[in-house]
Amino acid sequence: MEKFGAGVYGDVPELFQDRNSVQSQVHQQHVASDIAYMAFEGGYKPALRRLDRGAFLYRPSDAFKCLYSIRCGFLKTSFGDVEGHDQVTGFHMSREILGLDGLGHQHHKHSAVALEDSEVYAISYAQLEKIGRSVPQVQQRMQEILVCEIARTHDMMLLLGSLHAQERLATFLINLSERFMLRGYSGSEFILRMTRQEIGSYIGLKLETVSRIFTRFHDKGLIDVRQKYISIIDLRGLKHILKPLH
Amino acid sequence: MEKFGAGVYGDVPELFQDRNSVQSQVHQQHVASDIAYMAFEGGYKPALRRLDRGAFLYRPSDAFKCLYSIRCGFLKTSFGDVEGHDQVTGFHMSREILGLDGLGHQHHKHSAVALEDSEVYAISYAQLEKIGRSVPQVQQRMQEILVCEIARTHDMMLLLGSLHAQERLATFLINLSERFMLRGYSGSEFILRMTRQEIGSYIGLKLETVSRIFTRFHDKGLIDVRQKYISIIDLRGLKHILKPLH
DNA sequence: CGATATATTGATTCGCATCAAATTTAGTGG
DNA sequence: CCACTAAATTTGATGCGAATCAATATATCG
Repeated sequence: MEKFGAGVYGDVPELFQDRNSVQSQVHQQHVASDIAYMAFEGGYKPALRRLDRGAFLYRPSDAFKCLYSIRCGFLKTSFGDVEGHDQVTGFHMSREILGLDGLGHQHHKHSAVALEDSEVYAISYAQLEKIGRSVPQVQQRMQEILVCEIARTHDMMLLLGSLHAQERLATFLINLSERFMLRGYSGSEFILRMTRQEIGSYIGLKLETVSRIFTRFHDKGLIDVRQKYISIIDLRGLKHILKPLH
Repeated sequence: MEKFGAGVYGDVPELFQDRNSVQSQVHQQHVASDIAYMAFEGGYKPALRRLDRGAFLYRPSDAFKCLYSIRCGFLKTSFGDVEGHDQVTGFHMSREILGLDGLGHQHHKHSAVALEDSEVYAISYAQLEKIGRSVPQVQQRMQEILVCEIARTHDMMLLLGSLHAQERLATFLINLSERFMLRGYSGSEFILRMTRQEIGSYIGLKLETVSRIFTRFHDKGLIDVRQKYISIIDLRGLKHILKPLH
């Protein structure tokens, strides 16, 4: 059980090469997450877990034991575990942290499902707490992650409470785009891993509405959309939808 | 500068007599907040700040320096500082913590206004961090507070994303009722400190709709409502609105 | 290749927003 | 304390945006 062995864990550090550049990025979703790396440096080896598309990372009935740092892939979290009839609480990609819903509870409150084949590091929360006691940066990082999640949900409250359908979907697309870009993927062309229904659930609309607005954006020349494939043609135009008056 | 002097700070401990009973209460809003007491025990004296009705505790332009534990009174937090044209993010009462929106930033992101004459303990965040390094319970408490806020906002996402106007208002009333009860006030009779407009902003409705639904609840015999005064007559009936089918 | 999810598109309904006016309450200065 | 003014609430009439219902088309998977 060597501390810095190769194999499954050998590539942990590589994952976090750009962690400093991310530091400054405040808005939306805990991109943080060198927490897995920190735990690693603290002498704890996060376990790698592979998930096939459709596989659950956890469900509400599961005991809360770990936080998860996404290595690659794409997941959704939602209230309830019935496929389709649930309220989506977030979509998550690499370097984001999952499992926060279990903090302070015995069991998870949400479920997390892989929307494409994914890999996550499972970090024992008990271990993380222990490391946190001696490494203040871990504590601090942990807090940053929580604060980012609060900021994200506050933004969602704003979106759900006061934006129109068009504005919601525009916000959603722009947010996705930015997050892909931050990860070195194209911000203007990407594949939607989730269904219209899941998008709708997340931003408080029905799937038909989501579909209609996609075609409306298409007709306005803002995006190109063919099922899961999205290409953002006029980002400025999309952003303009968010501020109707000037 | 005696550690446990009387006067403004003399009554800090009294405030937290029931802190253990609160421990177990998980849902909604960080009722936590013996954090002020903990800071006090850690040798730091939170400053008491009095606010007249209508006074701002902080605005987005203010530098983030402190967290605030409400001693008494009633506050609202919102995005933007223009009175009336803002999105309300929460209503807060005694023993809840304000100012979390400033964490990780130089300035506050929200504003906090007193909706009745209020008193809060201002806890220097720098001090709190310092104490936290030596007193693990403070760190832990801090984390609990953040986790509660996440839970609250997730619940709000659910409410804003999928509930009808009636369900939203019923949820709102029940939540208020429970929080008043927890504080030893009547859970069935209370005064609304906020306007219809502010309620609407919080739960994603217009003031007219809030007003209409109040009278609808009244007509159904669920509540008695006369402007700011609310009396919950049929709690079971109110709760029944939340689960239409069984 | 057939069977099952997922998307698109159309027709219609309904809930809430909007616009507008009347009523009540709170706040202010004489 | 009262008259006056501004703010908040209630209530009604109307319109719009998104939900719902329904049918077809397209993709995905065994």
